[in-house]
Amino acid sequence: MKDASADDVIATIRRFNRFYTGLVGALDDQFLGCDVTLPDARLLFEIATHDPAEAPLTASTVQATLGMDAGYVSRILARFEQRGWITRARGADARARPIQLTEAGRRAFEEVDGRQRAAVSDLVGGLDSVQRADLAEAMARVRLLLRPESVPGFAIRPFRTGDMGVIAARQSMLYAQSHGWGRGLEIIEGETTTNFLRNFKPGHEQCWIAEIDDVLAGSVFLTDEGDGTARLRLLYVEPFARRRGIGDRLVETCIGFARETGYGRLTLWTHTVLESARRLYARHGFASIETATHTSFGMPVQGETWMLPLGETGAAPGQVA
Amino acid sequence: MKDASADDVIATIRRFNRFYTGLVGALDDQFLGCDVTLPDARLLFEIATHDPAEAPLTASTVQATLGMDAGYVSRILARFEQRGWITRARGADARARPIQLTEAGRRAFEEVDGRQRAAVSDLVGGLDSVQRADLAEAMARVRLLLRPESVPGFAIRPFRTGDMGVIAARQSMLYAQSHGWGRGLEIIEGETTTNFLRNFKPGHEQCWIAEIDDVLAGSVFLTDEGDGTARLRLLYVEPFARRRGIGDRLVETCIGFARETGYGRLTLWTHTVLESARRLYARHGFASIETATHTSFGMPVQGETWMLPLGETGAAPGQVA
DNA sequence: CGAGAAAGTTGACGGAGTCAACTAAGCGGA
DNA sequence: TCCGCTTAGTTGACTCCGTCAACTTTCTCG
Repeated sequence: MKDASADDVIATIRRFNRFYTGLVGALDDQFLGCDVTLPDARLLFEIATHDPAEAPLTASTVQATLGMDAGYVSRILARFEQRGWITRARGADARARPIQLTEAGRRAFEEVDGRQRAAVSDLVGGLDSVQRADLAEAMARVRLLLRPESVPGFAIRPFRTGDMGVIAARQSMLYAQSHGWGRGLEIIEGETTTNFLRNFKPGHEQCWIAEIDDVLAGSVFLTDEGDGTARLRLLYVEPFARRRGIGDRLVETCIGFARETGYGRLTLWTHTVLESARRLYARHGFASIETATHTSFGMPVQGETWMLPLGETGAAPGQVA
Repeated sequence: MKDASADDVIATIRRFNRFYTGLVGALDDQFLGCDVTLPDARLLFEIATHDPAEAPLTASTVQATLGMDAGYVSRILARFEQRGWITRARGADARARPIQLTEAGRRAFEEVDGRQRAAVSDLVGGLDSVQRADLAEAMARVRLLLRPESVPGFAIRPFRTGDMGVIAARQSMLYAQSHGWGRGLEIIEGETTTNFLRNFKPGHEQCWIAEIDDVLAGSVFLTDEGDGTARLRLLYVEPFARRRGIGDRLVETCIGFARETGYGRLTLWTHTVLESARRLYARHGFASIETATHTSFGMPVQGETWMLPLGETGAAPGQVA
């Protein structure tokens, strides 16, 4: 949460590396005194979880995905074949020998897989459901921050308990860091989210959360302003989640909901400095109708009111973009 | 964030294990083609970071802390000695041979250490300061949830940007899970934290955060009620952080601040079902003065008002316990 | 003093992992 | 069609990681 110096972060990561290496080592000790070694298990896992609908699995693809030595893989596969866990046919390409898991192979995999699951299950045995979810979230977050491409896709869902506070916190922190906006913004965030909860009109209002692997990646609110007007509020996407089209999907979700619900227009308040947000709104048919400078965030900033007419007479999305 | 089923969590952990094993493997590849192997580096790290003020380092302690084989360690140490990185004297116990790092050994360590730091630094090169802090926080959280004892101690600090929302979110989620309290509580949390921010009187009010290794572990608020009365609010400690005395320290901090600031009494509102919190308040001299049932949390619950007189005439803390 | 335990060393061994040489099969152009 | 190049996979040789058990030396405690 704090603005950690680069050295602190490096030390923390290295401490975590030592910790996790030890942990995985302890988890892997279960392979001792068993006829499956750790690389065996990794290979077996790769073979067993391969989607048969895809291209048949060859030694070279396994070798490449696991980053193992070709010769090493060859030897392990020979052993698997000898044990009757796999068969290797000749394919269209007579060099390649597509791997197929036998029934015995599947049983061996399930034995190993069950033991691994049990070991991990022991590890989290003392945790309640919130803590388990926290753990999964923290792990996904580590992956997202270190290798965003290793966690593709995202999901949109309605809000639930705890989302309001987290959204207020994240937006306050992100805007404080990127634009220096201060306590004024944090108060507005708190008020807006709390008021949303207090006045929530199911079916007429909603808050959607974008998630990547259960990590909160962005959000947007739609509230009823009266007179057939809906307001889009607090749109944001986490920095680690950008360039995935999450902002577009959130805005589309809002517009779709407003249209279905029968609102006549959709309005929103944004700021001139938020260039990418403004482009996003323009892309979806919004137009700026008013501009005014305020100092609610501790410094003068230029606010803008945007509008999107809905219904028959309104501009279709994309017309403006 | 969501109430993940046990199987989901196990699958996520195993995915993370695979991910992190690969990542550490990539980080360790830097040792290839260099005269220091990975276990060498671990040992060297252990020797170099050993506090000379403590008992002198012996092979057996290194072996025990790293969980390595005694024979293996012996061989590596022999190699280190041969390279002139360490010297081994005879200690009081003639069986033990205390290890001392030479100047050459320190240079070798710094070379290796610098390379490791550089590798990790590359890894986080693309992250801004908020993301780095998020990463460190997520890693610390994983450690805390899997091996709480591996992260000892805690710290108390005043609040900063983003804390309000996170506190409101965590308390809402935890009480929803443990007692089934619903949206009413979440609204109260949001209002209380936002009002605190809006009306914050520096020097007369404060919010303290307990942290374990930069992970939020609990919090407490003190607000001015007028007429010389201060109110202690929203005390909580994360489940993973319990049994460390964090609750006591937070309450002590509040009482100390209220006393110094010159408040005449400290009041608070709690609930009969929160047994451990009530014991905590009693331990610090608070007494229940009023009880009333309400339904703000979506079900009837019994609220209690507690009071601690401060100043000359007040009961000293501990008197009631 | 003697039994037993602890610190450390050494030999032997098996698994992990790499490297290079090799075979067999496909591919693509003259 | 042939020749050179590439790719899939195999094999032998090797190094390093890590364990086990036997062993020496020294300490501790009754």
